Amino acid sequence: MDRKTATIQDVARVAGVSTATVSRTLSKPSVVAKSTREAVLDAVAETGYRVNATASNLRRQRTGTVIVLLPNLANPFFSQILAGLASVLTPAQFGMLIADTQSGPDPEERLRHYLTSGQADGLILLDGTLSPEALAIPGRPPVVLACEWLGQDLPSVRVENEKGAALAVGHLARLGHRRIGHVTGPRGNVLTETRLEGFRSALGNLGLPLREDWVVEGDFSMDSGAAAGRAWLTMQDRPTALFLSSDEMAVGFLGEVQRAGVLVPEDVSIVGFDNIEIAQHLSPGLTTIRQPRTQIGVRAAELLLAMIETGSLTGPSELIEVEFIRRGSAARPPHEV
Amino acid sequence: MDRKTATIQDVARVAGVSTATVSRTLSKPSVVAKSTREAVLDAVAETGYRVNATASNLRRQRTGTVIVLLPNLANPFFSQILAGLASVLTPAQFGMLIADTQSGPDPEERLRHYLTSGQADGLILLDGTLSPEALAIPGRPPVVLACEWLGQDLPSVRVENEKGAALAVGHLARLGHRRIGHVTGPRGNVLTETRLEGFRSALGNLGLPLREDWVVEGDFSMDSGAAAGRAWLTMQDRPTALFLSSDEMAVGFLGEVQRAGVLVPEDVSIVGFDNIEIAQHLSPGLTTIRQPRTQIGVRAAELLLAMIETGSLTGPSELIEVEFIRRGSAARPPHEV
DNA sequence: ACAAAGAATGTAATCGTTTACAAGAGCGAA
DNA sequence: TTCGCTCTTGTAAACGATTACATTCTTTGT
Repeated sequence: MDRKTATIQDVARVAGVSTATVSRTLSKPSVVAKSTREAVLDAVAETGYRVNATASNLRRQRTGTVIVLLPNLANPFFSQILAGLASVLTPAQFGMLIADTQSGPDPEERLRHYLTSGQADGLILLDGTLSPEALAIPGRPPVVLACEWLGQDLPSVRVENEKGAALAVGHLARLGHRRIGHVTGPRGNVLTETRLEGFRSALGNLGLPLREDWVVEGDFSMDSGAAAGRAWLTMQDRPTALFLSSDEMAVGFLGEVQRAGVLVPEDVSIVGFDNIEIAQHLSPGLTTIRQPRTQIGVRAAELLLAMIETGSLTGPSELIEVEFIRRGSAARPPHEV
Repeated sequence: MDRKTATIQDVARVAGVSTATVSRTLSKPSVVAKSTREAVLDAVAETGYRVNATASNLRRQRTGTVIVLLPNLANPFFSQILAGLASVLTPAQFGMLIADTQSGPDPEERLRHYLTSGQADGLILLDGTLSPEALAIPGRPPVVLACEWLGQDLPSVRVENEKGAALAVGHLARLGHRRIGHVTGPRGNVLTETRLEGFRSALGNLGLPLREDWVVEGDFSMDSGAAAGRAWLTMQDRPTALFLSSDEMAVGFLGEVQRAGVLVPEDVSIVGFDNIEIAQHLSPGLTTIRQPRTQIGVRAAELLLAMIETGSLTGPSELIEVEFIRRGSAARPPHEV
């Protein structure tokens, strides 16, 4: 009997009503009579009926899917954001289609593809490297930018990046550092630029020198952090402290210089950004700026659902607070010679 | 004109053929005449037609979705497996619905839900804690177990866990360790048990003592690794080396004991399992057993697609090789007193 | 008593594909 | 010529829901 899953027809037959009534009972219970409603619900229970999402979506001209586009699936930074997204989208009966922009050849082309494919009712974009023009597509579904943002008017969820940089620099300055360097993310990335700008203006406000040779370009990855570590090791005139634009890079930097015999924080202080899980498990613990990643995901999903609901392409943006987390990787500078 | 996306009807009209021919051109090009095929493809290009996946899925009685069920989305260990899965499923026009078992109250209930919901054509299960009975559901879609396995007869992709444990212990023994401990995953997990079994028999084969008080239970997380570190610190009679069932735990252990002033590998040697990205960036670098995670994802997806294709509920299992990675966290034991 | 409004339900079109089946065209063999 | 192939293409019926519109049955005001 249970061979095939029951359809709405089966329920209608068992309940002795039309399919329309069954459908109404399930979507707008208030419009059907109490007795009918009960009969239908009994029939649903008896047959084990579950609505066929594909058919429903076809008829309602929606897909029940949102696409989440991120730079790199293998980056642990995103997993908690995904968890936040899922916690909102799943109860709302939306599936998440997860795709990364970096695995293919042309990231913007991929974005365009997803926007025109009609495969999804909305898109959440976690990659700020893409240019705003890629979103200028007529008839595209609503988009929410999380963590990053392209134009001013696009709905987004972002964190106080400039303030985070200022907190990091302020902490180092308060410890007595006057020679502070920075390891950036990839150039062109909005996060990179904003944090760099925050770094610059914080230095300025504190009357500290900005040395361009102490600003090293990275790409948020551990490998690039390790490369920055090697660069620092070979500098003749080194900064005594560094602010790194991501914890991943801080991890790479830390390991690299430690393996070279450098003591942290005795010889050099470092401050990261993100507060990924490992930050507290390093030795020394990594001083950093916390981003509430689950919350970013939650808010982005809520924003997008609201837009899908109303069919609007615009919406509010949200700014999420960062928090300074003090651990052991930043201390007073080595004694001046 | 571009108001609504073009349908197959529009293409048919432009190309001067029937919708059936358009459909065939797109799915089985070989059966249509060359000239017709070209006319259709021109019309497709002209109209910007893209097949409506929802309609296609409805007609073909599939969902175009596979569910990936993992213990915890926020665990970086899984992200590369996801990347591997995506690299196979995306080209095959399947979306991935990602869900975790731990966020809700009853994991087995969630699994049951997904199996009966008919929301997916298949399921990939990355959580070996669930009991086999949960899969005994008539009419369920095909399931592939990745990393873990419940019954013998279910198709799965797994790695040589016992051998990995043996490699770890063998390496430590060769370095001269005779007092070797183990930090396990959560009890009841298949991975945990298999690696523990591998650990036990390796010790036996090498004629080394098995001390139950040197076997500490963890749960694969960094936190539990740190807890194991604290446990080790308080032991009166300590092992000189530990094999930890996951790199995450090794990271937690390492940080904890280092912060207590212990030197690794001078005072204690450790070997992890997984070779997650950070392993090479720690100081010292983490000696570990590599699991090719992307490959695990790729093979699991391929297996599942084959089962979906043939409508079969059974299939082959695959055993993937592990590799010993020597880094700096394991060395000769401290000089005997 | 009857018209009008309201409540509950049924009828049937529709969403955009895929595909079983039918049918037409062309061709060689008997 | 006629039959039986093969090769292409078209016709039309699904797939399983939702919903505008029509219909029936009550109820209420005058």
